[in-house]
This record gives sequence, C-alpha cells and structure tokens, in this order.
Amino acid sequence: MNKRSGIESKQKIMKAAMDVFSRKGYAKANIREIARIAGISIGGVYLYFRNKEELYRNLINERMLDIGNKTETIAGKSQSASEALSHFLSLHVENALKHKEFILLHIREHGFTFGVQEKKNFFRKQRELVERLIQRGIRTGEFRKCNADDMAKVIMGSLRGVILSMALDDDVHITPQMMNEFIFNGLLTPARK
Amino acid sequence: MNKRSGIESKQKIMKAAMDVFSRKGYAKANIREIARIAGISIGGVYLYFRNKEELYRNLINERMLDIGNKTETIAGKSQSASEALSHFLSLHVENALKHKEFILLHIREHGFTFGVQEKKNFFRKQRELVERLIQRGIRTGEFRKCNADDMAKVIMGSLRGVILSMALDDDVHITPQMMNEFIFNGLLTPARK
Amino acid sequence: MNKRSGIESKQKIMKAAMDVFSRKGYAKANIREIARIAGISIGGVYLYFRNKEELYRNLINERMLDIGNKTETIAGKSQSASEALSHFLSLHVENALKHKEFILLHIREHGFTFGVQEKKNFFRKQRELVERLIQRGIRTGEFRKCNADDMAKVIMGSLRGVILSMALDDDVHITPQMMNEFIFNGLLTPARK
Amino acid sequence: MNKRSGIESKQKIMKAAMDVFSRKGYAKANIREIARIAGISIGGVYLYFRNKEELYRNLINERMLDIGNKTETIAGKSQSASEALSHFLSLHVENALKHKEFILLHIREHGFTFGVQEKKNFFRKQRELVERLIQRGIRTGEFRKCNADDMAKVIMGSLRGVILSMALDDDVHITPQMMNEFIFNGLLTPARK
DNA sequence: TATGAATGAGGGTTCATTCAT
DNA sequence: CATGAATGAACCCTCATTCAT
Repeated sequence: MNKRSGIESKQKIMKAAMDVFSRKGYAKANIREIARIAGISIGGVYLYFRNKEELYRNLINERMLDIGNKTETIAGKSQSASEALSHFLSLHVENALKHKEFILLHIREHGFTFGVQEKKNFFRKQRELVERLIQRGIRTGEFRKCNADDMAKVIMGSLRGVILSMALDDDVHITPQMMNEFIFNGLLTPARK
Repeated sequence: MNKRSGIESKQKIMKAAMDVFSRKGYAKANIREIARIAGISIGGVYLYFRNKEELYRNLINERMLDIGNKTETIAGKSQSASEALSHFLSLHVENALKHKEFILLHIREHGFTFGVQEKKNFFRKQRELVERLIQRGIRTGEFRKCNADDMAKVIMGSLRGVILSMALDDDVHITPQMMNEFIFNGLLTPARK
Repeated sequence: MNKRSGIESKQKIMKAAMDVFSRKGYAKANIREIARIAGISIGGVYLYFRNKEELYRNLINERMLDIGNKTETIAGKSQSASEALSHFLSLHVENALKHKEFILLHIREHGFTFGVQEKKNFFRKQRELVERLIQRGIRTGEFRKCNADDMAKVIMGSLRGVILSMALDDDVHITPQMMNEFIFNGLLTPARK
Repeated sequence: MNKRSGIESKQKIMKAAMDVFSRKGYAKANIREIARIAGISIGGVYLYFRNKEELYRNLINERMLDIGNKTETIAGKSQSASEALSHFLSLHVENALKHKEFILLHIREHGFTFGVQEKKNFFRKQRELVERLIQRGIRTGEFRKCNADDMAKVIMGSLRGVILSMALDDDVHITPQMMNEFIFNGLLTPARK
C-alpha cells in the first residue's frame, strides 16, 4: 500500500508491459506478470489502463509518436537527399538498437485486430517521406532515375526486415553504414551498369 | 469411427492447422477448431501430435524444408552469380506471395520460445547461401568489391522485411523485379559512384 | 473423468444451479459452487450452458413451462368457475410448497435485466387466465359483479405475495384453503354487504 | 478536503446508496458509485459505515422505522376496524407507490443472508397489527368470524405481492380501492354465502 | 475529518489435454 | 485407430476494503 505518484506508477507499468509484451507477444502476455514486474498489484494496473488492449495501444502509440516526431524534422532540414535518407535510415536503425524489444513487438504484432489502422498510417507516412526524399534526389541528380514509389516500398520493407533481423537474430548486427552502402550502391560493379 | 490411413489424417490435420494458425496466430489458435476443420476428433489430433507445440513445429519445419530444398539447387546450377541471386530472391518472393498467410505466421511468431533454433538455423543457412553467391560474384567481377558477409546479412534482412510488408500491408505489392533492381543497382546515379 | 450421459450431467447441473441460485440470488451465485455441488468440473458446466446467464434462463424457462402447462388445462376442464379458480390457486400454492426455493428465485429475480420479457409474458398469461375465469363466474352468477381485469390483477398479486411469504418467512404457512377462503369470501360479514 | 458536518455527509451517503441499491440491487451496487453520487470520497463512506452491509442495513432499518411509526398510530386512533384496516392498506400501497424502487429492493433482497432478522421482526409486527384489527372487527361484528391469525397472514402476503407486482410489472396499476374491495368483499355473490 | 491510490481475493470464462469407451 | 465428455489451471477483470497522507 505504498503511495506513489500516479505518473510514476503508470510509467512503471508501461515499462513492465513493454518487457512482457516484447518477450511473449500480446496474446501470451498476462497482466499478473506485468503487475508483478512493475511492483504493482493487479488491480493497480486497471487504475491506469482500462484493459489489456488499451495498455498495449498506449505502448504502441507512444513509440510511434516518438519516432514519427523525430523523422518528421529530417525532411525539413536543408540537406542533400542522400544525406537526408541516410539520416532517416540511421535514425531507424539506431532506434531499433536502443529499443530492441519494443521494435520487435511493433513489427511482430503489426497484424493484430486492433490498433492496425494507426500502425498502417504510421508506416504509410514513413514511406511517403522516403518517397519524397527519393524524388528530390532524382531531381537534384543525386539518384538515378527510378520509380520513386516502388523504390520507397522496397526500402521501407528492407528497413523493416533489417530491424527485425537485428531484433530476432542475436548473431546479426547491422550498422547504419552497412545499410547505407547497400541501399545507395547496390551489388553490381559500376562498370557493368 | 471412420478408418483412414494414418498419413491421410495427419495431412488433414496439418492442412487445417496451417489454416487456423495462419488466421489466428499461435496463441489464439485452438485445437478444437483445427480438429473440426480437419474433420477429425479432438483426441484424434493427439494421436499424431504430442501437443499443440509439436503440431506447430511440424508445420514450420515442413515449410522450411520445402523452401530449403528449392534454394539448395540454385547454387548448384551453373549460372552467373547475379542470375543465381536473382533466382534466389524471386523464389522467396514468389513463395511469399503463394503462402502469404503462412509466411506471416512464420515471421510474426518467430520470436517464440520454441522452434526458435530450427528457424535460426534455417535463416543462417539461407544467409550463407547468399554469402557464397556474393563471393562468387565478386570473384567473377559481376559484383563490386564489398564485405560479402555484411552484404548477405543486409540482403536477407531486406528480403525478410519485403516479404513481411507484402503480407501485412495490403497496399504494398512488390515484384521480384523491383526487389532485383533495388538490390543490384542501389539508388545513386552511376556517374556519382 | 467419469463418463456420464450428457443428459445426466445437464440435469445435475440444473439441480445444483437451482439450489445455489435460490440460496444466493443470481449475482452472488457462482459457477464454481454450482459445479462443485453438481459433482462436475467448472469447465463441464460450460459444456452444457454457454454462460451463467443461459444457465439461469434455462432454469426459469423450464419451470415456467411446467406450471404454464399445468394451469392451461384447468380452464379447459368443465368445472364451475369457482372450482376452476380454486384449482388454479391450489396448483400454484402447492407448486410453491414443492419448489419453495425455486419459486423464491422466480419471484425475487423477476426484476432482472434479462429474461424479463419471458417472465412478464408468463405472468400476463396467468393473469389473463384468471380474468377469464372471473368473467365466467360473473356470467354464471357465481361471482358478484366486479371489474374482472382489476380483480385478476389483485388476485395474481396476492398469489405472488402469499407464495413469497411462504418461501421467505418460515413461520408463515398458508394452505390453499386459507387462500381460497380469503379470496372468495373477503372479510366483511354477509349481512353488512 | 471540504469540511462538512458528519450528519450531512451521512445523509448524503444514504441518499446516494438508496439510489444505487434501488437501481442495481445489493450485489451489483458498488461503493465507488455511491461515493461519487454522494460527492464524498470512497474512504469517506467508511467513516460513517463499517462496510457495505452496514450501509445497506441502515437503509432498510430507516425505512422500516418510518413505516412502522406510521402504522403504529393507526390502531390507536378510534376508528372502526374496517376503517383502520383500510387505512393500513392504503398507507402501505401509497408508500409503495412513493418509494417504488426502494420497496422493490426491500422485497427482492429480502432473502439475503443478513438483515433478515430485522425484516422478519418488522413483518411479524405488521402482521400482528393486522391480526389485532381483524379480531377487533370480529368482536364488533364488522367482520365475519374467521381465523384472525390465518387471515392476517394471507392479507400481509397479498399486500406484499400487490406491492411487488406494482413495482415489477409496469402494466399493473393497483389502487388502494381495488385492494380494499378485494379484501373486504371477496369474489362470491352475497346471496351464495 | 477526508482523500483516493493501492490491494488482492475471487468472479466468469477458455481451452490444452486426458482417458474411458 | 477414433471419439468427445470431462478436467482444471490460468486467463482477464472487478470491487470491497485499507491506510499513508
């Protein structure tokens, strides 16, 4: 029956929930464990979140908001397109390294029955950002002429997969540099192109 | 009380399980439904699979074996490295299109507490295959000089993400061609390189 | 894991449910206790009834059907109106004595949020039956002229209350004869009327 | 942190409790809502009532006391027995109309495991009052000779049922007059008696 | 007096698994 | 081989009650 500030408790719960959801996935995660790890009673969890679903949504939304805000500023800064894209990729990869578990959750549970729309919107926005960067790069001559729409899809997919690999396979470490080199240069020798 | 060959029943169950697991994910899938769809009694399922987990493992392994076999032959065939890699990627992407739901399951539940080792082995083998192809390409001069190990990691990650995107986002359609162009050429204009 | 015929189990559950609902009322009754008394596992209850509510409904409906059938035949038999009404009242009072606990439940939980319509219909039908009997009695001169509709309402109310009293107050024993005398004769002395 | 007189707070709580208990019944009523409606904190409720049960008991007792006081005076006034009984019935029926929801609660939850004794005593006292009125009526020749004890039981039962019907069935409206006519005259034609 | 965050037992329900037939 | 009724642990969630402030 310790008194705590409400905010403190809420954050403890979210931290614990992040942990448990990440390890077990949504369906297998259980409130008892989240409460135990948070050092809160079961009922205490329901003081801050109406139910399991809302707790999950809160987690997802908080993180999407955070990343969304960071990437939004990239396009605005006056950089070359390749610098901007490089920055964008680094931001995502580094974020993935930092929040390994969450990112895993974020990607794995993407197919869920709720919160889907918010997530799709988030991914679409990120993809559109990449698309605009590519178009700028083509205009400035930095990038070769290609279908920006298609390319954005492939790049976003690749990014997702790379992050997933890093989170899932502990023997796979991918640096932003590796990602950049791959995306910018491709495999073929320049002569051949 | 119908008599069936054991094999026939086992396959019915696996087919039904694939369906249910794909639609609901591992945790939410339930044996009753699998049995019903298979046209088998609940107890019957346990005649062929010790428990839910083993049923799931069997499904995963069957699929990994299938793809593993197909990709294995690619390297053997006398093709150029780029043709072989292109073939490899197409094979995965087309397979993903064909078994969309399963692939989704495969990736989504990849973080599970069981079956992880088999999956890691599978992915490692596929990655090594890609690595060997890249090394061959570098030797023959097809590919520019790069760290084959790193490149293989990124490519396998990208592949995974592209497949995931196709499965999750219904507005994202990625063809093998798009994938190829991206991987081989990169974004930069040849002149710049 | 004893094998039982489904019907046997279902009846055991309904008997136990009748007991527990009667003693505790709907809200305080709990499935665990019903299962224990029925000698069935918790899950077993859900094999026969989708949920607590349906179990309750089944109980109510079964009993209403039973009484409804019995009273229905009364009007059909060629008796004098007073005999028929006497019979009707006896039937209800005796039924109440026999199924004391259930009747209690029946009356007490009448105000519930579900199953209300069925119960209201049941009571309305019973009241209409009484009304017809009174009208017949007035036609034949057995009963004094009075508003049959009003009288039926009061009689049904009285019946309900008498039954309730018998069920709740163990020091109140009311025989069908007492009920009859009261309803037919009233309190006033004949001379005064 | 508002300061209030203890009595004021206690009455606010009882008013709110009456409201909530009436609407939801004992088991489903919850302290949080009672506190909210009373404009008092949850803990505040426990300053005045040891627990939910005691709050409920207080409510019941308050009401029983009120009606008990009113009916007590009836016998004392020098009226004819029939006038007194008529008055008694009217008082109960009108009270029921006024406190419909509470009466409903009163009757519905009467079978509870606590507060039973007080209620039984109340009903017994009321019944004894009726019994004395009937005995007086028989002595004065107003009422026909009958078993006053039995008759009192039936009349109190009827009263209870009539009140219950009014509370539960919105299509049943019973006036004190209807009740009176029924109880005094009965159904049979005077000639027949 | 008064607050309301915190507690945790206990509720309804689900479902993987067993086993008598 | 095959069945499906039965089991019971474990899930999510509610709410009467407590107590540090």
